[in-house]
Amino acid sequence: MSQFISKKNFEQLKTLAYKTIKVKKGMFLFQEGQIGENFFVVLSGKFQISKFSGDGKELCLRLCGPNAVIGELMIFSDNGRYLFNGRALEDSEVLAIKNEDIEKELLANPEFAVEFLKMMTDHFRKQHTKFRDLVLYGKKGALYSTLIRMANSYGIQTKEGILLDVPVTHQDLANFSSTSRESVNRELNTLKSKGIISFKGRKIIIHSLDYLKKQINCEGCPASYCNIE
Amino acid sequence: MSQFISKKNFEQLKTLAYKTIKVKKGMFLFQEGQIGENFFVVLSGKFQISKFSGDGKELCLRLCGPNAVIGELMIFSDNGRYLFNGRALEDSEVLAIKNEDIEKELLANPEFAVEFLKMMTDHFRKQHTKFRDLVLYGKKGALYSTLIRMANSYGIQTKEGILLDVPVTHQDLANFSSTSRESVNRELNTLKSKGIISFKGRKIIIHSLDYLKKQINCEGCPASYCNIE
DNA sequence: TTATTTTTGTGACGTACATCACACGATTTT
DNA sequence: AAAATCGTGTGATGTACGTCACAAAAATAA
Repeated sequence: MSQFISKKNFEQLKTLAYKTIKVKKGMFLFQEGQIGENFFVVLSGKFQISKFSGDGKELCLRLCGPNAVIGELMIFSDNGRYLFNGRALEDSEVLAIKNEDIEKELLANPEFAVEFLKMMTDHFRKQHTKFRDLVLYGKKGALYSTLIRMANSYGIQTKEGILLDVPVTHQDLANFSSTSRESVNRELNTLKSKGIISFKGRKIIIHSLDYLKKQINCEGCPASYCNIE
Repeated sequence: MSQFISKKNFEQLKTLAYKTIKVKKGMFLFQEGQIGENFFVVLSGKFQISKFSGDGKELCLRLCGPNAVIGELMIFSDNGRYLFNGRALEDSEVLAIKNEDIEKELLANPEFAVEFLKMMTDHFRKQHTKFRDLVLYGKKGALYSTLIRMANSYGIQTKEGILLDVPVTHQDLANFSSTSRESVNRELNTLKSKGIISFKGRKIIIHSLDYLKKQINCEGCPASYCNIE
């Protein structure tokens, strides 16, 4: 759930749903370019929001767990096509809400409308920071940014550093950074040799989040934007 | 003015302004990172919306003439910092509206709130397509995308093709494509040798917009998103 | 006009990064 | 336990593209 929607209005949002959908692991709930008139609230499971590039590579943008609102950026659009792919990483369940129903609710409930607008602004800003990292700071910036986001979303503080407590492969990191597995591998190993990170089994421990942040001018950006959700 | 805001509500929006500001050519109306509690409606002149990258290069995102709403993406944010730079390309004049005033109006006028939400969604989507072109289709994609956008915004149909009726240098195009002047030059000349474009004085004539669109999978995207405004 | 500045054109070169190839260890399946 | 699959590590090589250098052309100023 977005920090910007109050509990009351979030419950209200959920009452607008007209059905629940079960999505099996690996299946797409929606795909970019597809016409659709729903958006969704995740009830259980996990979704990956991504785009495909011209040559078939997948650029991952968000990981969404329970209470995330997904597929919402096509609301109010002329042609109503999804901008992204939403794929279940685990067996999942979502609430489906019709776009037209949300519009009715927004007209009827201005307080809700303002909160909804805040939530969308929030999503936009998240996406914007991702965009900035990718375009303005290159592949390395994108990888650092991904590590920082994962730390904010899944990091647990240990005495050695911040442990990224998610099973994530180099290929996954590459998908989030629009780069190649090999490049991720090399970059991680240079970071390791600099003492910025280290490995615990397959997981990553970050010793100096500050170093990563400094490289991409990520000063003072609140953890609420700078996450992977 | 956004296509999504009705004339009536746009006039209403303008009545919320508490002052007009004159901005001299070359001056910044707002800068990224700056704290501010206003957004603006352009009355006259022209503004360029941009971001600076780590190494000081400028990435241009929008060109905004009269009736454009600018600096609004920071509304409702925690810390209220501008995400972009807004610089006057000519002597210009804008209306300034306080963020808190727009929030009041949104609560009071749900119809307006929905229209405002649509306008912001529209901006998100524009920005999103720009982002897609840059990240997913590389420098070349960004340049093609810029040409297509300029054609949609400033192109006039002639018997030879679509004339981009704006004075624009290779450096300008480079700034919109996050690439270098030299690369733009080389790419334009290969496009010319392929017969896709030609030059008329300093201006560009596009003979095959379709070719450019095909390269970046820009199928069916309505001209209302795909512009530079 | 001539002089100066701006814009464009192009070769030479370096760097970042993708791709290919393949080895090795770890994990899962049979 | 053996086999198969998956994830990681690393060199070799190619390519896109940025940077530098400088020249020519065009536009603007003097």
